[in-house]
Amino acid sequence: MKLITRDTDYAIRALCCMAAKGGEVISVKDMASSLSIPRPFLRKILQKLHKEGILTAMKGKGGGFKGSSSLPETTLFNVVMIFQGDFSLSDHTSGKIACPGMNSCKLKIHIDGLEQTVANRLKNIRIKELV
Amino acid sequence: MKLITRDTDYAIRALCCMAAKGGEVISVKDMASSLSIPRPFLRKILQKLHKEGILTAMKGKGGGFKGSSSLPETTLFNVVMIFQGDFSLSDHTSGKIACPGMNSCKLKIHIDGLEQTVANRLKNIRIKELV
DNA sequence: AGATAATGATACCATAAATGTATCATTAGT
DNA sequence: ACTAATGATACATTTATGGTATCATTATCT
Repeated sequence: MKLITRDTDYAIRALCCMAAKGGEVISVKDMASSLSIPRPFLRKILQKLHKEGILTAMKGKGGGFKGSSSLPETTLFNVVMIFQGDFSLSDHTSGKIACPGMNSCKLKIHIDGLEQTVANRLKNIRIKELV
Repeated sequence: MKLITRDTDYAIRALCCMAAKGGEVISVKDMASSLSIPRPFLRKILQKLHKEGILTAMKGKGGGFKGSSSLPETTLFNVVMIFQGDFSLSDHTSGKIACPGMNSCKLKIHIDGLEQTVANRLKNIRIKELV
């Protein structure tokens, strides 16, 4: 059971690294070797973070990525959402295997509550607090 | 991202059903159709719960499963552990991709805390409270 | 005793998700 | 022009999930 997958974890590490370096531009190559993350995989991850506006990209020779202005305030919840999509701790109440008792289901109430708790915790952890 | 997988979910439903019926013996066949769970899959699940001592099994014609004495006090945490093994919300700090900063890692602290919270919540939900 | 209907144990299979690679195009600095 | 970086995207590999199938064993019923 994984709440945080590897790409999310790598993304967080990379973001912390970026945040620590301030506005300095870092290439995927350098970051991959310093963080021991497979280079092409990290590249894909950083590209995604760039698309989401958390990083700024500099193309061409001497280029790389740097943190955008929104980086410090970015939360773990944001990152999890980017890489893992909408998060539901269980599909107990959704889709084809939905619980028949739906409305009266006590399990659902507990799961929903737990989901809220987890989400709130993740929303309260910002990159700037991790560096 | 799933904290509770389908087999765990099915197991909880089945256990609630068992608990509701008191000590009555129910066959996989009946339970599968009443809960709309694929019969062989449910069977595997109930066998596992039996091995763990949560259910009692009656072989032979007219047989089936019934809740053991420990059933009512069984927690969601117990069930999750049985079907999903040791739960770690992230492998940030373990194995080959372990965070280099290990001891000083602030992310680890947050994740560990969250893990504790989730575990405690699950430990406080008993089958008897769900029926 | 024999037919039947249940579980015990276990191996197998199919699909999806996670993890990672590869490649071609584009851009910028030298 | 050459080189070194990202952009975009398709592909490949591995692992976890979800589910099936089968043969052996046991208990009941006639």
